[in-house]
Amino acid sequence: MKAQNWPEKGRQDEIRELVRRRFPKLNEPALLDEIAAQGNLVDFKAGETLSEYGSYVRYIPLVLEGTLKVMRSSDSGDLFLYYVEAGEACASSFTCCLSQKKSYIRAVAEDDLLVLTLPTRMVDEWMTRYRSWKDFVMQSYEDRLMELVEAIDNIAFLRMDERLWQYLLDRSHATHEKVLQTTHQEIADDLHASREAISRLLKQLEKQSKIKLGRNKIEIIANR
Amino acid sequence: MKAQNWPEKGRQDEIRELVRRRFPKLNEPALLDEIAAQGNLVDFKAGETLSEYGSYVRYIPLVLEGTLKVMRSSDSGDLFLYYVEAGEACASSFTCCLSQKKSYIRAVAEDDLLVLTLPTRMVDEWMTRYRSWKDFVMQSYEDRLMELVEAIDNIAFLRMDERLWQYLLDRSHATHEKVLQTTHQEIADDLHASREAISRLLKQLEKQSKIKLGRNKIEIIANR
DNA sequence: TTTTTTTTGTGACAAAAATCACATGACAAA
DNA sequence: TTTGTCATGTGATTTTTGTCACAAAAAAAA
Repeated sequence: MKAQNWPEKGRQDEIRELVRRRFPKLNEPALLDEIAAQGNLVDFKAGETLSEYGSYVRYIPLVLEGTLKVMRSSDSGDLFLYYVEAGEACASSFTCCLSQKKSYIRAVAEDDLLVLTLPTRMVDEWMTRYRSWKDFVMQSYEDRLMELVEAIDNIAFLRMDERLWQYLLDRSHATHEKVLQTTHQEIADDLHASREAISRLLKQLEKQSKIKLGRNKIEIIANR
Repeated sequence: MKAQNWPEKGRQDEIRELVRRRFPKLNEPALLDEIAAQGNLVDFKAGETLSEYGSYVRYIPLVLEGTLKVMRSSDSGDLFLYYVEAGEACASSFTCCLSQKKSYIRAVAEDDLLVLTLPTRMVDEWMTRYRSWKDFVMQSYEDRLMELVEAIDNIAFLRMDERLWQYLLDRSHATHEKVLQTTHQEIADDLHASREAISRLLKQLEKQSKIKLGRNKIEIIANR
C-alpha cells in the first residue's frame, strides 16, 4: 500500500480524469469536485490486504485499476465470495463505515490495484446531495446482494467439480489472464475444500482438456 | 392476500399508529403523512406467497405483524435464506423495485402476516427528502447483507446436523413458537437436503434431548 | 369401518469429499 | 552437486450425505 504523492493541482486533475473514465455515471460536476478534493489515490501490490477480518474500515475504496478479491473470513475458515472490478465499489465497506462496525469480510488485492479512498462520512452526506452518488451507492448494494446470492447458489447447489470450474473461469475473467499463477492449496482454501480433493478434480479437468496444469500455474483452455 | 378496507380517515390513522409502533425510527411527521397517504395494509395468511421467483415486484413490503420467510429460488431448487420480522423490510425488494428486475428470491408468509405496501417510486424519492427514510433503507441493506453472509457461513462451514439445529432454533425464534408445525420433507427442502437425512438427524437430536418429535410437529426443548 | 394418503422409520448401497500417510517432482539455495 | 523446501500425486480408509426400496404408523377420506 502506497499513497501517491502529487502536487495538489495535478493530483486533483488525475483523480477527476480517472473517475470520469471508470465511473462515468458519477457525472455531477460539484460531486467530482468534492471527490477530487477529498479522495486519495492509493496503490496496493497484488496480495496485499485492504481490509482484515475484525478490523475497522476507515474509508470507502472505489476500484480504479485492477481487481479486489472479497472473502468471507470467520473462525471456521475462509471462503471466496466475489471480485470487485475496476469501476465498482464494495458495498460491505459502505455498511461497515456507516455503522462503524468491524469488518466481517477480508478484502485482498488480486492484481496490482489502484483505489480511490473516500472518507467515511462523505458517503452518507453525498447520498442526500448528489443524485448520481445516491444511485451509485444503491447500485453497489444491488450488485453485491446479487453476487452474494450467486455465491450461495454455487455453494448450495453445485458439486465441488462444478464449483472449481466456475471458480477458475471467474478468476481468469477477473484478472484477464488465461494462465492463473496459483497453487492447489490456495484454491482449496478459497473454496473451503481439501487440497487433495482439488488436486484430483484439477486432474479431471485436465483430462477433459479444459485446463493444462503446471507447477504454480493453471492454463485455462476451454471457456465453459 | 386481502387488502383491508377502511374508511379513508381511519385507515390513515391506523397506518400511522402501526408504523409508529413498529418503525419508531421513521419519525419525521411529513414522512409519516406520506406513508399514511400512499401505503396500503395487506393481510397474508400463513403460507401465502408475496413474491414469486421470476415475477416482478410492484411494491415494497414493510412487515408490521408476523414473519416473512425469504428463500433463494432457482432452477436447481430452493433454499431458505432468512426471516424478515415485524419492524423490518426486505432489501431485495428495494433492489428489484428500483431496477425493475425480476425477483431472484421467493418470499412466503411464515405466520399470518400484516404488511404495509408502498409504491415503488416512493422508496427512491423519499431517500433524498427524508433522512430517517434514507437511514432506514441503508440499515435494511446492511441487515440483509449480514443475513446473507450468515446464510453463507451456515451452508459453507457447518455440517448438516449443525445446520438443522440452527434452522430449528431460528424458526422457533422467528415464529415465537416452541412447537414447530412442519414435516421433515419441508425442512429438507428448506435446507436443500434429502428427507431421509433430515429424518435421521432429527432422531439424533431427539436422542440428545434437544427436541421431541411428533407427526407434523417438532417441539424444541433445549435452546442451544 | 375400510381404504387411501401422508408422514415417518430403516436398511442397504453409492457417491462425494475429508483425512491420513507417504511418494514423487520441481525448483532454489547452499 | 547436494540438500532442503514447497507443490503435487496417489492409495487406502472414513465420514457425510444422497438414493432406492420398502415397511409401519398416523391421519384423512370414503
